[in-house]
Amino acid sequence: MKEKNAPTMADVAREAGVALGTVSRVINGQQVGEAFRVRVEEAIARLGYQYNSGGRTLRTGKTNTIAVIIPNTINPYFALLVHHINMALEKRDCKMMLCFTEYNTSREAEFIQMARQNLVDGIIALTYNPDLTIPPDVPFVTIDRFFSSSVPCVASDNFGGGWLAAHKLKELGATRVAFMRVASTLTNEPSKRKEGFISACVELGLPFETLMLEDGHPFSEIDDFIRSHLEDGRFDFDGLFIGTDSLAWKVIRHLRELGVRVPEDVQVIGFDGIRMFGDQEPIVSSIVQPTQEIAEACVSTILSKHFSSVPSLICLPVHYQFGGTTKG
Amino acid sequence: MKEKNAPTMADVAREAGVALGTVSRVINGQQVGEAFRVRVEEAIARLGYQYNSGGRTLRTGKTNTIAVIIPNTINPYFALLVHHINMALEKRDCKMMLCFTEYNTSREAEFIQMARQNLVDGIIALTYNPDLTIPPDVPFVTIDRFFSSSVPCVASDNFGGGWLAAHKLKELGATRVAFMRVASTLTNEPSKRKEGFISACVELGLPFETLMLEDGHPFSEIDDFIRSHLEDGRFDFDGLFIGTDSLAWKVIRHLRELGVRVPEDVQVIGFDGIRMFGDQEPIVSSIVQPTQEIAEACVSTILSKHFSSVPSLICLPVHYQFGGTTKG
DNA sequence: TTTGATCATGAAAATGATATCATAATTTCA
DNA sequence: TGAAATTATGATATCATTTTCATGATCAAA
Repeated sequence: MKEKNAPTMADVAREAGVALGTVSRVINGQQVGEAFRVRVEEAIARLGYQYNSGGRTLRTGKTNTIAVIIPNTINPYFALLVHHINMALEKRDCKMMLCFTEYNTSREAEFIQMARQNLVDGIIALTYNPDLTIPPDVPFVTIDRFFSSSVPCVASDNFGGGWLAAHKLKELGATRVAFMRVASTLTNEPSKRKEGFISACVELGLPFETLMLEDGHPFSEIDDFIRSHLEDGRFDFDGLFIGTDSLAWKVIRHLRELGVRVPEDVQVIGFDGIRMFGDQEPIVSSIVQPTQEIAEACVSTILSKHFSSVPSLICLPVHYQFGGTTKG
Repeated sequence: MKEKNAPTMADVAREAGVALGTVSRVINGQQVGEAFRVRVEEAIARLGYQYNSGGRTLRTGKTNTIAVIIPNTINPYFALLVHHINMALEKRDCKMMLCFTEYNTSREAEFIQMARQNLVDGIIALTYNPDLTIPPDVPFVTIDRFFSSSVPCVASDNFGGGWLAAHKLKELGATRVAFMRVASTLTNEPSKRKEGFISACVELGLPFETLMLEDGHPFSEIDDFIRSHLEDGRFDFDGLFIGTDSLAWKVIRHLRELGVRVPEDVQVIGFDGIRMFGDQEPIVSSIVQPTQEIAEACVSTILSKHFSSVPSLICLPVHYQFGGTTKG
């Protein structure tokens, strides 16, 4: 809502004694005679004119707004991602319309619909709906999930991250390892963390096992898992690679409650690189995602002038970060 | 961006054989003859018509969008607040334009300007700029900071929270206590946490001290503070109330590094009620803010039909939550 | 039946900005 | 100096919707 009688371009034109089109050209930085430009700029200043976004959107069909569709910002990784995306957008004078899906697949589809309805200039989405259809008529960039070569996808090097985790565990003295994540029917880029890990284990000759937790009630399974490996008083795995820091955090608490010491009995590496309050120490030893670079890549892609000729998969490097749950 | 030739109301009108105005009335739920209504609705369904937000905004000056101005979502308390605000807005078919100030006072002012420019229907802001001027022509709700009786403010019962912290520490056996926060020249609602705490200490006859940390380099002060109270091997405070969970978390790590045990040597209560990943265990024993209620109050106030006759201060109750840094 | 009142409808105006197109002004070159 | 080419300007149409206003219709009461 603005003041009742905010000045319009017509007012400016009248005040400056020029035509409407001239005012438009001044505002949009097009070629205008110097004398006219000054007259118009003075009139704008005198009247305190500000453009009306409604009129502009109606005429141009553009809003300078990008919709960001993401599960939530409660998960610190998402919070950081959204933060960097917003900063990258702001740098380019773009607004952000934020949509929280809460992992609800029908909400994902509804938000895409809603975003188009509101004429956003593009959509950046991190989704899980297996049946999601990507609208062909609006620039669309996905995070961590590849749809087709016509929908650019930005992700970190998940395979390389899994590979790195295995190597790191081996290097730190682990002799038997396991991979753990919450089971999912959806195959996306993060699924490659497991592949990279296993591939490196095979290569290194490191004995490994995988455990998929059920989505609903994961911790009875963790109990079973741990108990089944607590033979004559010791835990028979000494290295654990877990799909996300969030799950790693839960599992570590669980392990400790059950008397397994971390990192003495078992070293744990997570994925994401979450820090407390963003700037404190890491909560887990982890494979760190290059969050800022991911955000930057999403934004520069979605705003690219030549969206049709943009790379279809952007893969960004990860690195290892010590966080107290390994020996180094 | 939408399809090149999305159907317009004119197309619907032609398809249904009625006038443009009739279509508008059907869409806006105004009184229309039953036969006409059906005809129009069928035409809408047939053509797959969706309204154009640009045209609507131009005509009405409304966007169904609320700007939310907040430091960031890296701090889990802000993340939760934003989350609940978004959900409350969504329930009312409103979009959210999120602005991160990063505690930068000039950004705060710029965002307000930008939000008005974009014709938002209202602004919800959590700010620190001491010289911020509130625009009189757009609904404005503040969080945690009272400007004037014409600008509604939503906050939790900060005084009561401080009071509760003192009582709780006393109840749990503390005999000498201290209050700690980062010093600030700005007086806002959270400043009352200290007042409530001190007032209760006086009332209870509980010896107390206050420590204001400098903003830039707080931890040398914590060192000094702790060392100055480490006399012949023991810490001479056994209760600590800290302005925010975020600071409490840092201080506790610091205390432990310096050999002070929490909660055995000193019990610590924070403020906010932050939980790991939103749904895990609390990170600190704390005075919990009713975040969802705060969000709900902000949203229902900002969207109130009678914004001018809305309460100017909404104060919501807090409660104590055990989080492992106290004895109960 | 006629009058008055109410109500639904259609036509047209209004909203504010931009793009197009024709024209006026200026410059350039012969 | 004249003609052609280039450039800047002004008037107008367009975008999709809501709102206003006048008309025509319906209905009730007289």
